[in-house]
Amino acid sequence: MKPYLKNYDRNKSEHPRVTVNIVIFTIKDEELKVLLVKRIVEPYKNSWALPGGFIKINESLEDAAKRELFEETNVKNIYLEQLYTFGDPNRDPRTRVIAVTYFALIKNENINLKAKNQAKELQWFNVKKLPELAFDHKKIIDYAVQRLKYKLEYTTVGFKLLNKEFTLTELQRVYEIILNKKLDKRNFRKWIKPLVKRTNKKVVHGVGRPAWLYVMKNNLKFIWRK
Amino acid sequence: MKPYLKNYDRNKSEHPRVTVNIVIFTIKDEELKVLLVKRIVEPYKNSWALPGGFIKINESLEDAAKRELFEETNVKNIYLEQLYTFGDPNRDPRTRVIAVTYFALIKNENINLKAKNQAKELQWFNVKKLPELAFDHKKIIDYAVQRLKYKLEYTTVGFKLLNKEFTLTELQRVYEIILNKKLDKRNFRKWIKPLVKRTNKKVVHGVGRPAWLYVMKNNLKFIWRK
DNA sequence: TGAATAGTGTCTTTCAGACAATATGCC
DNA sequence: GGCATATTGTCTGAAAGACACTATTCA
Repeated sequence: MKPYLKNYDRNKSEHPRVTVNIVIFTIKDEELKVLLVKRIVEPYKNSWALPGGFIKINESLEDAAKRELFEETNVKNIYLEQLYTFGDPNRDPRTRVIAVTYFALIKNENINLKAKNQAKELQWFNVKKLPELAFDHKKIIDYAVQRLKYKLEYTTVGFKLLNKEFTLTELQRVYEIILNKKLDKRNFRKWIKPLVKRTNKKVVHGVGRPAWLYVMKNNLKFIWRK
Repeated sequence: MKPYLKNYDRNKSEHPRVTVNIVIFTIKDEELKVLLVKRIVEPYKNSWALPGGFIKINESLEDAAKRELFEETNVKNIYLEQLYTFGDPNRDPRTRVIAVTYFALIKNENINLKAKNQAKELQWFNVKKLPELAFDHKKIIDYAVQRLKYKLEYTTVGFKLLNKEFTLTELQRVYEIILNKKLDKRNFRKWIKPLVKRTNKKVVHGVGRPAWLYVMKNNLKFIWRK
């Protein structure tokens, strides 16, 4: 028996324990990235894992997710959605742990990592180039990516990854990066135009024609395509 | 303090407890119905509730759902899908209980209730005419109905409520009952035809022209419409 | 004026929705 | 032949997809 297991006896604890884990996505350097924490204790010491922790006894699941999120990223008020609950009896070698997972979308420039995390090692990873992951966290991330791709097509989640004001090129890049395919510029604009409103501001990138800034229409429903 | 609460101290139990609850749907008497159990103990004694119970320490969530399902309906091998996890700290007045919920679809004629349930009172209820429900089970059922409606349009869940062989009229009724609206017969058939294969059998209802029996195409993916 | 990026319209195909007449089997 | 139910096709409008040129700014 591994030494870190000697304090755990699966049959001793009558009830399972419950964690909340969050798949936090952002787009950075033209890639879809997920935030991981390096584990400093066994099991899976030195592996990367999803942020998360045990739920407190008087805290709702969503509050727990928000708390974890804030602890890692120092950001509040971001998009958060329950993903799935993973409960395989052997997913944690110590004892029975059920993981209620969430996914979150965060704007790159809001991020101020480590403000509160001097101790923990935190890092963004391209979802296509993940390191060795602890527990079943690889499966969780894959599931979250799938959900994100899916929701992109009929909800407004895509906007959650951008600032309030954005150019249509930026928005198209969000879609292309997540869906992992090139889109036709004219068709994309035709499709997305009903959701956005042009401001009277332009942004200059130094070279090329300046782009108009757009905002999301304010009376837009979250699910907006049948 | 209510008498049934005196054995519970919220702050004493460090960990939450975890139940699995199942929303079991069927179509019967031209209505979408859900299976409920009458509670014989406090809290919510004599209210109706979703089948379910505490998870066993070495059982996966899905196995727990299957076990509950079999205990109530005596049926195995039916469609089962994880729905959502409800974890409000006060959803159960005794102590912190997190409910991992599932939804199941069952063919009416497979049902043999009470074979194993002499003691419990079990009943099918029209989802539009639900009785007073225990805990937050009303919310759970509403959520499940929503999910079912939604999935009907782009997956093959609709077929899970019918026998292997069915008529197109029966299939259309399933859609109409769940979506709660009348559909055009010709448009429905145009839409559904790519998913089904006609057998060489007919069924006679005693009056009117006999209908062909169809089966689901066998290489059909579960998600089949983008 | 050349390089770089932003912005725009037409045609074709596909799919959804409206709509009614004919076919089959039983009595 | 009358009744009850099953089966089938066309037209129209909307949306998706293929496709290429012009506009604006800076160096």
